[in-house]
Amino acid sequence: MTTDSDPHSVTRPRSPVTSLASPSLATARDTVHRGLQDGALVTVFGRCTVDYEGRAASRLEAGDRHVMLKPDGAALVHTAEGQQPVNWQPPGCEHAVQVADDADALVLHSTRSTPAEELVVTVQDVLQVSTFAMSDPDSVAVVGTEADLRDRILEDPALLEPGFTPLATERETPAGAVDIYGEDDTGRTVVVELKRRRVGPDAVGQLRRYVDALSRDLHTEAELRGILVAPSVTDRARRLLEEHDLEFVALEPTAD
Amino acid sequence: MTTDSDPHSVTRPRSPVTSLASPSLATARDTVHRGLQDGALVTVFGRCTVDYEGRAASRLEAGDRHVMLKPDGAALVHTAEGQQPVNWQPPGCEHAVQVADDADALVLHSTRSTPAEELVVTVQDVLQVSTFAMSDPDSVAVVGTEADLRDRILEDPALLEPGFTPLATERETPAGAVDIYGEDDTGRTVVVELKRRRVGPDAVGQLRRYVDALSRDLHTEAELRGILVAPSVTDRARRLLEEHDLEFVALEPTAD
DNA sequence: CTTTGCATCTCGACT
DNA sequence: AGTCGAGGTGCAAAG
Repeated sequence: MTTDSDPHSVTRPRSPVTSLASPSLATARDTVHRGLQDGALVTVFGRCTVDYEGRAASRLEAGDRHVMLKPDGAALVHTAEGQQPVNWQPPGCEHAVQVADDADALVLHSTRSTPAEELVVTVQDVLQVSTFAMSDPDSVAVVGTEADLRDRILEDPALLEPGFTPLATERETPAGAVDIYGEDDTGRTVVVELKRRRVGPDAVGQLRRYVDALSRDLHTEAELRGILVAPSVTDRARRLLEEHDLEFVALEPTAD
Repeated sequence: MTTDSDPHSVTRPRSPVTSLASPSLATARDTVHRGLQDGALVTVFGRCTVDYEGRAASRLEAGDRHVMLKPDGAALVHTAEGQQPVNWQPPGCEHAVQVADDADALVLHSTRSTPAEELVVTVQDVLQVSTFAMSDPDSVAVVGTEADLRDRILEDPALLEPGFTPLATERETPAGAVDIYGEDDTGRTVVVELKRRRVGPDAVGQLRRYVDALSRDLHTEAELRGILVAPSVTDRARRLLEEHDLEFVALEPTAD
């Protein structure tokens, strides 16, 4: 079977990477199976058809694609174009690999329940199989988020308007949590809705629901101000704001 | 350089796939460069740091990742976990590859303008470089979409309610296009908003804007009905519907 | 488990 | 290029 004296070398390659060009179907199956067993990230490249059935259903006719099976159960099928995979399966799926009954293709199954979903990739020509043993539990730190915008206002409330006093964040209302809840310099209650980028009519509707819900809750009449904070606003949204007596303050999520 | 008699073999491999394990930095750079030039999909696997700056900004410390550069300009950086890439760049970017000035890393750049964005992957240990010449302009056909739900109702309007008559789809209003516009059996105008899956309060707001806009447009008073059609509805959305005298009809996008 | 709202959302269609 | 709405959205946090 092997000339290597260490039996573990059969199932555990020394290198974190194994790669085979145009392997036989049986070898491809064994390599993929071993990679999945070892918790490696597995890629298969070749001419294949893709069938999906679950929340929706789709079929992709034969073509060259790059298939990635992740150790957390995610599956991704990529073509040469687009940022998004053409087919996929979310994390938590069970991956399986076999040679087709008529021994003319490598079949990759990825299934889950709740909801029941199945992805089947049938690879007629296996051009490459690779397995990657990964060691990477790092995380990204993104800046410029809605939380950054909130913190900016909390640190310097005058950015919203002179005399503004924040009283609470994520204050609950029957319509959901308000981003910032506070008072203006005349003591009127202010509801602030934050958006990290240019806003459309949906954000106005959201702010409107908060203001309505809170004004019912507090039994106040026309004392409540609603302010939308975002870098900019579309024309339609600006008209909606005026219609409903809501205000807009232009502010970027970061000071730059 | 090569023992092959055909000079083209230097730049154009016979196989659609080339793959190198732990290549030198110069070889890695040349292989990636050639792949990008040839319109191939290029993957690089190894220990790397990732820096992104553009709409937001992020930094990823050293770890094992799988990098994919697509011929349409998209870039994807995947870790062992998650369906989504940990960093990426949309299609339309310019890819570039070089060896770092201090010759200890392979550097992949992916940049675009409008908005200005840059992704830099610095690979300290290149464990694999592959290039894939792909030939796949196929497309998927998904079923169970909002269009299916619309067609279902147009084919059998009684699914909405007995006596309903569709008059138009995508009818324009100042608040946007209404999915289905029609009349009930008493001649009252009906505005139908379709959602292919369970709906929340946002859909109610959308329907409400359509009804408001259309009632202003038509100068009618209280004759206009708004119906939300979806497989199901959240509690909060149902309460909102009642508050605003809107209706709900449960219907799946496909008959199954 | 479900629900809620953000996202460097992506993507397509339309203006 | 900007705007708008759909998505097998994905995703994390909260109930």
